[in-house]
Amino acid sequence: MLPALDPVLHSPLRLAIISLLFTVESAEFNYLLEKTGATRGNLSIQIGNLQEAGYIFVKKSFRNKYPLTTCRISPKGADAFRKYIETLKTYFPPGT
Amino acid sequence: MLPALDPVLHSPLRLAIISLLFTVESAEFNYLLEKTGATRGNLSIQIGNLQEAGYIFVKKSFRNKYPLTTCRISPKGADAFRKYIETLKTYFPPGT
DNA sequence: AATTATTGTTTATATTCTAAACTTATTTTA
DNA sequence: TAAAATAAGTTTAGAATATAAACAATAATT
Repeated sequence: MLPALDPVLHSPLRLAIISLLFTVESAEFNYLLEKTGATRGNLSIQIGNLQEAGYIFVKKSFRNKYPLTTCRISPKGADAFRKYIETLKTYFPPGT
Repeated sequence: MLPALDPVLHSPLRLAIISLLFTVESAEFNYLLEKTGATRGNLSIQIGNLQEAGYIFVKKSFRNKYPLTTCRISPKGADAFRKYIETLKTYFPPGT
């Protein structure tokens, strides 16, 4: 039987967020917004979901008097992402 | 910006079905059922969705007087799957 | 003849995603 | 300086998906 895919990561936006966070120290809300092309609402929700799953750390602060949301991947999130990739590869045809 | 993932394929069960069909000539309902571990209801629905998207061909016949649903990937479906894989790879970290 | 098995489909519910509206504070402009 | 526009999110409501449970039609078994 095919192995199941982590449902936390198998969502277009959450996967994009984790994928982006995996290769950087941290990223701001607007950076993720731009790179993913998501709406602010959906981004807000999915950041919350990833945080609740323990896959990312979220810091809320202020910069120039404006709210600033900064995200960082957690060890758990990084592990899950690596595992997700390995699992997904079993879905690909041989030689891919 | 990250490229968008084909929403037809970015579903656990539909992806599993296409992934299985990609490497075989054709597959029966029960084979897909076993390999995916899905429920019959969900499998029935997602086979219908893939057919409606033009990603697979579905033949309904009888064998030993029992209904037999046979699925086969279409050229369009195979193309979409190859493209999906390429797109997904851009989500993976470098060197993966 | 009644019960169980086979192969699905349909319906209903739960989950997830997306878009639109809203909030709070800050600039800018008239 | 009051009104309008911008910034950075959040909340809410609607649409799409997925899952599970119930149903249907025929066939085989007891």
